[in-house]
Amino acid sequence: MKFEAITIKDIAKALHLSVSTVSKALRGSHEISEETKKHVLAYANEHNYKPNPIAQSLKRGLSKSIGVIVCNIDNNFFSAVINGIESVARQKDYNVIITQSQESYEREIANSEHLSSRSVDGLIISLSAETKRVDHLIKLHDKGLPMVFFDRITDEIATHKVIADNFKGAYEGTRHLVQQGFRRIAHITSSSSLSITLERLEGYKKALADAGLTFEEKYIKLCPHGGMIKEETQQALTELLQMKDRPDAIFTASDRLSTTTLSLLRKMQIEVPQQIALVGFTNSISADIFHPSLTAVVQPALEMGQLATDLLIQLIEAKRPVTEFQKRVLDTELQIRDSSLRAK
Amino acid sequence: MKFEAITIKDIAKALHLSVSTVSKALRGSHEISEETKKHVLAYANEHNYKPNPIAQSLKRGLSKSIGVIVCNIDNNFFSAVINGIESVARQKDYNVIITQSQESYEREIANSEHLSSRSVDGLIISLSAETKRVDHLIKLHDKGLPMVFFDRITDEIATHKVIADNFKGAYEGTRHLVQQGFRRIAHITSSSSLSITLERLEGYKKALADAGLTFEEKYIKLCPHGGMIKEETQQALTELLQMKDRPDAIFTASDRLSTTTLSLLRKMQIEVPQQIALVGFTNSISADIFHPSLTAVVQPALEMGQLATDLLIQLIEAKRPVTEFQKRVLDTELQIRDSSLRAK
DNA sequence: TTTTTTTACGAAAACGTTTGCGCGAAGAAC
DNA sequence: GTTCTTCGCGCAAACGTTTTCGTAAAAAAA
Repeated sequence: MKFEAITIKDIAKALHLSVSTVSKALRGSHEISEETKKHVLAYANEHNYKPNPIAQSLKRGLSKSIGVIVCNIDNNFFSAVINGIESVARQKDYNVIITQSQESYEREIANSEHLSSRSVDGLIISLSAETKRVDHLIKLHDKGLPMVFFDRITDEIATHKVIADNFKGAYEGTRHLVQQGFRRIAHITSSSSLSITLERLEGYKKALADAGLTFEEKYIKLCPHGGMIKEETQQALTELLQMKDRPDAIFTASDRLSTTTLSLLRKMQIEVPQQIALVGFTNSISADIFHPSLTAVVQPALEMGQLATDLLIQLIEAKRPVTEFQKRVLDTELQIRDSSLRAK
Repeated sequence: MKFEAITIKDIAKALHLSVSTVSKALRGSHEISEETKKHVLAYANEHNYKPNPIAQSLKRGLSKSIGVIVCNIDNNFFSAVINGIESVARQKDYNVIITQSQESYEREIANSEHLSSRSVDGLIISLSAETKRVDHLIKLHDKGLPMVFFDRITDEIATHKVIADNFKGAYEGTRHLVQQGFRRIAHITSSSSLSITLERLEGYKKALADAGLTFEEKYIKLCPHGGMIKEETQQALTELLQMKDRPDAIFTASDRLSTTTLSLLRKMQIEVPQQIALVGFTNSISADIFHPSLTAVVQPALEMGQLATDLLIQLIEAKRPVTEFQKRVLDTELQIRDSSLRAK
């Protein structure tokens, strides 16, 4: 079951030329006469010649493919990012190999090693919720594998990074709740080891501070698996709801946490926003048809993917070692809907 | 910026052996003495030797990668399928290269050619909504490229296929609406060239017939781009709503169509299910938090992806040409929620 | 001791490219 | 008429493997 294609050799034989002549003719080398080039090109087109990318990769030492590690593709934020990655990669003739860590540290290590041994030319990564140490990535980076981080990034590796303005997004989301008159605002977020968790927490705190509200540790609930385990979110939510001074609003820090929280509240028959208001980070395309429609901090996911890919390809194709790295921070957008509106 | 790794040559040099000896030792050949094998293995492990997959591919003529063409990754059904594909592929040590047709015939052609020239060992495809002819795929299939179709399949290529039981799914969805007392049930569906469109339409018709309701052509609205173009859905919906004997229920045939329809109805301030009921094919993980929660025909997306991948790898690794092909039909599940319930 | 077999390894070709170099022929410069 | 360029092309090595075949030396059989 092999798929046979025409090779340079076949062309050479057919045209009574040498392999090298054909190769050069195809690449338009000045060493070859116009006439010969024309012949070769014509024959190649006619027989639909496509260079074997594997042979080219072997020769050039570049595979023209990039690896992607995200926690989960089945998620509006990440699928949109991948959409962006794919569009830029395709345009620049790179292949994209996608892998999922499922928020597992083990799988992230396995995937990164598998991808590098599969000789991808570079890596685009968003860290898993379980990841606390990045030695596995440092090792690869030190060996010269270009990488770009997005969303969940690390300070321990000097390279390009692309994130949304998590601080500002969280600040605006929280401030909006404050402005609506909510006072006991809880925050359900991911693993404390993630960069986004910290940044969003800071934005949340600052919004409280600016409004003269005191920050209360008890209103912060961590879900170490970022919502992948429903029970974790359930537990967090239950604890919040059983408090004496139970929160009157919740600010959730990720896509999965937001939808899960809303779903759980609905199951518990708790009215949103009447009994408790909700603002969430989410890129769900259906936030407007949720019950209630969900006020969302939306990240520019597509752009993040595109930008990350652009930066990675820059790194890959750089002639000389790159030493200046960018940390690009893209704006978020607050989409206000019913879930956060104070009942009149 | 190249990523350097240890090769067989390096091992050979270090151990004063020939390249061929090292290669055989690594593969455990009986031609090599136990002692030498031990040395080589030890050295290889110590220096973390990984065979260069590109060189192996070139040699073997197999790339250990499979290509995927779906219309859109940013869609709960397809991302779940890809989830399934990825899990099986990874387990069998295949790479997955994902491409999107965005429901465009042109892009489907471009992607299929790009993937085959990228020498994937096989293809997993769900046809785009625009696709009416599959010559581009026939060409590749005839050349010996193994492929498996899922969801949107074609009869014109003899190979394995994986689909959900679209007829039964549509039948049950429609019958449920009938049982709830709805009589004028419209059907918004995709391009008429898609297999799923026909199958679902048949299920819909049969359910009407079995209930003694007459099928009316005017209640069928096609969206040739499968919901990718919002205006198309808008148009279809508007036409339905302006009828004299306007439908009292809608059955939507795809993920995107379902969410878009619900969103539009909401925007038009039409109460679901009071003014019009809704049942949709969808794999949205959030169907339960929609307003109203959406009655859904759910496809076993993950299983479909896994099964398709299993079948494809069987084809790829088959010793002799395969002539018996399977068409696997997986069960759908009807999840009844508020959007289809007759008000008391 | 001679012949045969076995063992353990190396040489080389192959996969399909790319590329530095060499070389003969034609033309230009002297 | 000799030397120097330039042109157009082919040779061969290289990328990292795998695999066929050949072959020394050691072991076994005669």
